[in-house]
Amino acid sequence: MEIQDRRVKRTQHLLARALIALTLEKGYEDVTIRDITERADVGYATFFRHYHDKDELLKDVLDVVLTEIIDLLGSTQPAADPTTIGVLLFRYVQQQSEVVRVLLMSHALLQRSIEIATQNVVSEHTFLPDSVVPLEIAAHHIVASSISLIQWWLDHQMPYPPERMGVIYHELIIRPTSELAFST
Amino acid sequence: MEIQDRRVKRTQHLLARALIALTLEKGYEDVTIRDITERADVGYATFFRHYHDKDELLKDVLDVVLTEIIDLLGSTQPAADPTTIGVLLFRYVQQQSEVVRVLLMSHALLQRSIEIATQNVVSEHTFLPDSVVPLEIAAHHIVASSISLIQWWLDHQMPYPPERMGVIYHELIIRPTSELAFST
Amino acid sequence: MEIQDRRVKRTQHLLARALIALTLEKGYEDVTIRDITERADVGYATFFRHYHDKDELLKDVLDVVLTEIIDLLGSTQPAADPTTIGVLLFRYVQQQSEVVRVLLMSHALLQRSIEIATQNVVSEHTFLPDSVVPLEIAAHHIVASSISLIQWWLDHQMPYPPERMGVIYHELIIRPTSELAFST
Amino acid sequence: MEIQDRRVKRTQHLLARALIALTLEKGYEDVTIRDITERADVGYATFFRHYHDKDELLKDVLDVVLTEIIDLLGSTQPAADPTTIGVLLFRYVQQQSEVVRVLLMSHALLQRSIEIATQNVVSEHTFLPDSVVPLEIAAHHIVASSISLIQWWLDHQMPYPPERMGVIYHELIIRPTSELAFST
DNA sequence: TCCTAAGCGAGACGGTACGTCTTGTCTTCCA
DNA sequence: TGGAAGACAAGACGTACCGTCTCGCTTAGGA
Repeated sequence: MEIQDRRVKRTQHLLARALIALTLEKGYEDVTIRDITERADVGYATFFRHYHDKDELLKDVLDVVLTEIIDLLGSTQPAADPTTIGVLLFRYVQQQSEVVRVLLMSHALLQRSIEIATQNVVSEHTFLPDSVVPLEIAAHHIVASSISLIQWWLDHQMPYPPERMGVIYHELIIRPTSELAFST
Repeated sequence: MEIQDRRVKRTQHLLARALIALTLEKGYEDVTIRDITERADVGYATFFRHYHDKDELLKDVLDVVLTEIIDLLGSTQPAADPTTIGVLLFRYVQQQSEVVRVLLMSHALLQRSIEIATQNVVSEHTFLPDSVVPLEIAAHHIVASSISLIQWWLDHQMPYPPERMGVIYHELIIRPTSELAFST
Repeated sequence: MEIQDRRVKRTQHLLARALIALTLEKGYEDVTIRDITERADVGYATFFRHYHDKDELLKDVLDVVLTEIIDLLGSTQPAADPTTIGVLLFRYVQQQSEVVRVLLMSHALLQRSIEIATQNVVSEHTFLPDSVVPLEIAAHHIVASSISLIQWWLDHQMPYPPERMGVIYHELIIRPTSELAFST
Repeated sequence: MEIQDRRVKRTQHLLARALIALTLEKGYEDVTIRDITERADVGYATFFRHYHDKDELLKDVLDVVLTEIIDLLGSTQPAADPTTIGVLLFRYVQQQSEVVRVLLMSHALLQRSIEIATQNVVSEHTFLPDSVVPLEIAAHHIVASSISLIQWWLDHQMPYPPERMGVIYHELIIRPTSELAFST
């Protein structure tokens, strides 16, 4: 059961790299399974031994980066400089920019991720009872706006360094929302 | 050239209604042209006499609502209650909720719309030179966040009235961004 | 409903010719549907609009010749020269030698045909009650032996004219069997 | 070098039994190599260590029975009761009915066998120079008709005993052909 | 009232991708 | 060291959809 693991891992990694490269070139929808297997230099049928369809490979590709981003977005270290977390987020995006770009191109998966991340934010904050902004909306706003900001940054070739983006992220999204909806 | 206009209009309207209904049922990607023509009770080939592909029909369907929304979003009447514009926006969304839902399901078109709307916002505001938040980012944030807010509202069956959403819209998005990035 | 009939007929005929030619070249089993459609200069998917699989096309191809042969084999004109029917049979085979060759290559279909032809022979003859050879066996023998004789003739490039084969057919198969098993 | 011989023999025997059983169940063409190895409880790749393909296994399975039948068919003991040889043939078929059934299902191999057996018959008989039936045809007729008779017998669950079939075989095939084409 | 051009229904067709299946090769492990 | 396990390349199969096309019917508007 672990005998062939190395070969399997290698094949799956080839497929993953191929999907990422091709998605950045032509967009996810236009990528054919034959495209992927040819780029990965793998037999066509082999694809289906590993994944039922293109979406499953995509899920596999994005799962790691997705959880890491959600963790980052959701983590509220009460400590120190409030922009730190934003800087870390944008540094991470910069390192994984290719995979993140793919994620932003995948409408369905991205929606699912927003929902999950929103729930995380909800569960990590305390409600400010008399706010005009309901907690759920505030949480959704934080998540969706963060993603939009990342989207803009990547679409414009990351014109500002992560440090600057961290400040913008905090001033534009986190602080206003916190003041409106979260208790201390 | 204008002889058969009524028949043409009728056919195009049938196709548009079919696309909207089917997109809400199964999602845009899963809607087949054969689906559309069968639902519209129209010959399969007739579709191609009017539109080159599904995307062109979608564009046709969304063009009106799209410009109206962009107008609303971009218009800054200096007058009166600052939440008015938000209220109008959410009233409009409520009236056109089906078509707006379709728009939100169409990733590619939505991205294009965000870009256009962002440019509108940019051209309608004056830059605050020493802001931490660049004008372009502020504009993009306003547009994208507004759309996210509408998305949340529709996904949750419009739990608050447009009046309340107008206030939230202003407090969560417009006011903070204006204070940070726009002059006066 | 008859508008497109000519196109359909034409396509089916192209497919039929292609199947016959390719079967004679490589044998039925080795003929690919892609082979057929390429030879017929027809789209791959078009094949399946006409036939569910290769066997159905084969059936279509052989049905005409099959019934005609069965008719010939089964027909007992009490008249004249008893070798006439054999001569007619071999003349027919000579004219349709390509299609007959294909038929002889198609094991399954051929078996079915033998059964049907045997039933025909049974129903057209009167039983000789006290024969050592049961009627069914006699009928089966006539049909199967005739096919074997045709097979030999075609496999050896028809070395004798149909007239000679008609005599052989009668002397070797029909007369002995009739004497043994059929009344009058 | 002979220690493993038993294992090899055993594996080949398992494969042979599996092929026979599966061919009788679904027909030779529909039997998959995976079918065979699963039925034989043997590794998939193991098959190819013993045989290059399905046909080679078939040949192996049928070789013994084939030569024995050909010997029987070809042998003309001038002795005694002329129906004896037919009786022996049908007794043999009865004993080996499973394998014979498989043989009859294998079009290509069967054709080859008919050719070989025909040559045997030719070489064992003396030509009657002025016959209407050429020697080659007579020989082919004997072989092919015998096989057809066996086919009928097996297809109909051997409704008559070998003794009766032996007589039929002689009266229907051997005697008429001999009288027409063979000298004394 | 008739005629003429358009829109249209029907559906054959070429092409392309999908997901499944089978064959035969090859590699890695284990007894 | 030989056999089991199984990954893999290659490629056929049958299905689904797309966009093009041709044919003949319908229908509305102008003559």
